[in-house]
Amino acid sequence: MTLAQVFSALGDPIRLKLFTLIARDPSQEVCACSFVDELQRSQPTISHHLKILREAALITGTKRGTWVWYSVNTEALSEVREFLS
Amino acid sequence: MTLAQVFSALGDPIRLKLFTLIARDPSQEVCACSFVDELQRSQPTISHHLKILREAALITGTKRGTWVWYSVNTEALSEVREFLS
DNA sequence: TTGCTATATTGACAGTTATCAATATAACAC
DNA sequence: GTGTTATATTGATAACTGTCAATATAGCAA
Repeated sequence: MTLAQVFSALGDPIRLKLFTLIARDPSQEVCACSFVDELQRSQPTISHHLKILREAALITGTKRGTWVWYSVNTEALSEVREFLS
Repeated sequence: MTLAQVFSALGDPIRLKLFTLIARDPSQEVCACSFVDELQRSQPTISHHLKILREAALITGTKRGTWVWYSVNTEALSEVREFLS
C-alpha cells in the first residue's frame, strides 16, 4: 500500500501491460486465460502478476462464477497522480 | 527510457526518497554526501540509485566543480502523469 | 606537482523476483 | 457424485537487484 509499492508494481513490463489492458476496458470481462495468450506468459505467471497489482491496490478483482472481472482502482491512481504534481 | 523503466526507478523506497528530496528543492545544490547522511546508505549505493534515476530520465545532474546539482526532469513527469489519466 | 574532497565504478554477495511445472481450489454442468 | 474449466498456490530455479568495501576518476587548492 505504500507509494513505492505502487510504482514497483507498475515497474514490470508485463504488469504494466496487464494494467493498461484492464484500464483500457474496465467494463468488460477479463479472464487470465486471455492475458496468457496476449502476454505470452504461463497462467501461474499471469496470476502472480495480477496478485501484485491487487496488493498494490491498483486493480480489484471480483469473482463471478469461474471467471474473475478486473477493473482499475481509480482512487489509487489519483493518489499517484497527486504525488507527481 | 520506457514507461516501465520510469516506474521501476520510482519503485525503490530509497530512490523514491531521493526523488522527492530533489523535487522538493530543485533550486538548491544537492550533493551525494548529504543523501548519505539522510538516507543511511553508503556513498556508492546513493550514487548507484542516482544513476538509475538519471537513466530513467527522471532527474538530470550537472557537475559544477566537484559537486553535482540535481533537478527533476519535468518533461518525464508530465509523460507519466499523462499515462495515468 | 601533491593532497584533499565529491562522485563514479568495480567486484562480490545476499536477498529478491520472474518464471514455469505441478498441484490445489473453486465453480459450474452433467 | 464425475468431469471440465478458470484461477490460485506451491516449489524450484535462473536472473536480477540492493548493498558495501575497495578503487578509480575528476576537480579544486596550495
